[in-house]
Amino acid sequence: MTEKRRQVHASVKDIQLIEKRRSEMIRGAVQLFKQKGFHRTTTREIAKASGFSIGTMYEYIRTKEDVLYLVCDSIYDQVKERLQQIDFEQGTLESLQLGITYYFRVMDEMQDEVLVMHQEVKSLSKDVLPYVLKKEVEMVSMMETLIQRCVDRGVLEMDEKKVHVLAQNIFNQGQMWGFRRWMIQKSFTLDEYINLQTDLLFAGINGYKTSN
Amino acid sequence: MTEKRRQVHASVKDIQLIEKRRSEMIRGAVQLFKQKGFHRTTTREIAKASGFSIGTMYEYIRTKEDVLYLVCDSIYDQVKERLQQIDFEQGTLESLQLGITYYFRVMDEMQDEVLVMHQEVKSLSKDVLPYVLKKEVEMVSMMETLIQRCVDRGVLEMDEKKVHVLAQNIFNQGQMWGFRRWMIQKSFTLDEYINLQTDLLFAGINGYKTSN
Amino acid sequence: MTEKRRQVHASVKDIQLIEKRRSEMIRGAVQLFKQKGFHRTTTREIAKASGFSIGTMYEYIRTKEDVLYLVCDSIYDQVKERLQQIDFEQGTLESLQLGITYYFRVMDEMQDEVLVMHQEVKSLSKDVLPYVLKKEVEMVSMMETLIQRCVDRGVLEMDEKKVHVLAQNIFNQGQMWGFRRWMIQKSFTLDEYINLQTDLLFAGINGYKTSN
Amino acid sequence: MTEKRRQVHASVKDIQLIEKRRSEMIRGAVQLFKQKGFHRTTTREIAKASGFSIGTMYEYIRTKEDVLYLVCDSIYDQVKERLQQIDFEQGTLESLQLGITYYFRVMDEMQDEVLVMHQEVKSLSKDVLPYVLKKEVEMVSMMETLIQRCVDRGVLEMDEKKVHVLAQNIFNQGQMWGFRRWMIQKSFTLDEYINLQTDLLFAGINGYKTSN
DNA sequence: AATGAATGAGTTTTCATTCAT
DNA sequence: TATGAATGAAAACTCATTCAT
Repeated sequence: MTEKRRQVHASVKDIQLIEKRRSEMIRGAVQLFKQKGFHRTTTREIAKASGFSIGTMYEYIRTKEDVLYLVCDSIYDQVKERLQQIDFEQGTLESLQLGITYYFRVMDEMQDEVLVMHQEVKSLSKDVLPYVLKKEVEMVSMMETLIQRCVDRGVLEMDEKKVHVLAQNIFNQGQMWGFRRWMIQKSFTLDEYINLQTDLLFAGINGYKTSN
Repeated sequence: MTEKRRQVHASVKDIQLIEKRRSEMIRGAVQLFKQKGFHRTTTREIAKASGFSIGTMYEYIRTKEDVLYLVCDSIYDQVKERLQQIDFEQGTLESLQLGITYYFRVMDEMQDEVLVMHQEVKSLSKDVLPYVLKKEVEMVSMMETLIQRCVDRGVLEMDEKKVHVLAQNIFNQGQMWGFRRWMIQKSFTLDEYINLQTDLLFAGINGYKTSN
Repeated sequence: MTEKRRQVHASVKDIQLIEKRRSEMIRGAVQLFKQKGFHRTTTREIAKASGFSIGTMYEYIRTKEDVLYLVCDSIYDQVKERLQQIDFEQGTLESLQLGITYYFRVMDEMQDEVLVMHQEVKSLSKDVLPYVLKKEVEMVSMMETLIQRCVDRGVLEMDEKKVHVLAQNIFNQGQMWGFRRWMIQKSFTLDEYINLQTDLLFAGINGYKTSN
Repeated sequence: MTEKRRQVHASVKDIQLIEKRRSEMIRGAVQLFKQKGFHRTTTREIAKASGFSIGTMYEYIRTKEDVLYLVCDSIYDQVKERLQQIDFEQGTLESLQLGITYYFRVMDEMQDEVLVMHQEVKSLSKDVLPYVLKKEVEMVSMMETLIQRCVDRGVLEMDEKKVHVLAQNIFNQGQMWGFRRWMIQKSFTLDEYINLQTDLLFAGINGYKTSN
């Protein structure tokens, strides 16, 4: 799977160093964006939080927006990487349930990052946005595959459109767990939320009932 | 229902005039926020789009954030007003379905406003935010009532927690129709989306099947 | 004679005020450019020297380069205005000599401004430069007219090319009086310089001898 | 003739290497200054254009201004070197004319360099400037000698002041051929320009007529 | 001698807000 | 009430120079 990603220009040549500095930068930036959002965070603050001078920071990026791009890109990558632990091809209801449960857990652990991304993607300029949105599509696709395999194996019966909506819904519900935490996490524990959602889901699929 | 809402200070005394000017301001601001977001929009631009001078604008607000608050507040009010058309108390599956359908349609018609709000609420400062989030809770509550009445009348059988999740899910799915339009609206027409979602929902509830 | 000149954008509407503030700005800027050149002068220094805040200054221009343009433009205008005192059409040797003498005197009085301009025009960006160079052409043309009329009246005999070179030479020598002052003004007083140059010129033209 | 020239500090000891690196630097810098001027050219760009790293460059100079000094100095040296081909002592009108012609040709061939120098000397700081201006004086002196010899031999008759002005004029006209190329070179070929200028000159001197 | 990553003072420009008219 | 000129703090970004390797 070749990743086509926007290259962010660096003046520094040492690729390993770039990798290192950028991950320091991303860590620093996420903390700040979480607290104050992208626009209210200054480049100097990012540099400081990253542990280097403003001049050094600009050796590794061209514009402030590059930081946002790197942050978003990195979060998607982490999420995707974790999701790739799932066996998408098995096609059993158990694997589907496991997959969904796992996804919700990832969303819970990365809720800060997901919150930042959810809130700030729209701040990316028109020409970088597609690169990031593509990743969102990919993640929904992973969900779709997970469901579609069950359909392929005859374990579930539904048309493509339904598979698509379902995948989107799961994806959204996972994001909302972090995004609307102030509302949702007041009412439910993670396990409750997972159970309720999978229950509804499986019931919605074909009357199948897991627990209660 | 007494509305507790943050008072936005105005130097001008004439209440009617305040109302008039502010609605002009909100109209102008929404257009701009839609295009460029809150942070990239300047107060001068808002004043210009509203049809008066920057000096005049500051007679009706105290800070730029006030504009954002007014915008968010106004959008919620509009949405709520439209949702209040629904008969929440009837407690039949038909009224539930009608209510959901109606909600999705409102979300479709107001998708620009909803997008703005969804993206910019987090830009509100910590002390205004609660006022706005409270409205979100209220809207979810309306959804909950709609479902709960069915439970009360024995038409549906489920515990409170499930009612709560369900209400949240519907609320989210409606917002996502506008927020992820670039993804969702490529795959579905509004009617398809509504049908699929209500199908899943009613199936999820108790095996009930509307169409297909 | 309609002047086609590049419009420099101002946020302020009051045209009289623009005129006033800009002339304050030009005065301040010329002093500074004279001492340190355009690049070594900061916008804050210009604002301060002009008697207003940096914010105010930017209400009357868009970029630092605009200041340079305004300065150059204004200098050319002043020079041109002064040169227009000359009667270019008379076509006598006396009027020619008077014209040249007058030109040298103007160059002497405005030597600071001319120095600035001579040194900084090249700092103008490619798209403004033509507007300014056009003015240089116009000034050489004025010189040409002055000579050409003498040819027309039969007082002088030479072809167009020679008229052209001659006009350029005079124009240059005038500028050099200010530009190479450290060299020239050590050796000559203004009157000496004028006499020597007109002598050479008139001798060069047709053996005519004014003084000595 | 002992050259008093400002020493530019180098950390490196090997004199031959210094010479080599500096001439690479000058070549690179002239190209860049020609295009963008001294101030808009960065030290990194100069280093790159010179074929070595920024660190290495700073082994051979102390400040960015040193580069400008080296460039100006080198250009003057080249021009002077070429002018030294002329036989200044012969004292005939033919040799005078040849000298002038030759000078104009040198100015034509080196017009880029001369342009750079003409535009950027003023960027030199007050303490380096004299070293460079001295060279300008020397070059004018060479012109003066060329003419003076003719006076000494009785071929021309004029006082010292006139010799001085004449030498300055020739010097300027040569520089202007390159500096105002956009204006002059539109109207004349080099040969035309040389002919016209020498014509005027010799006529100006004593009614002598070379060609036409 | 050569390299290039690190630095941070300094630069231009923006924009929310005020206040005299 | 309405206006818009004035303000200056704050922001993004640059680049000459240094110094450890």
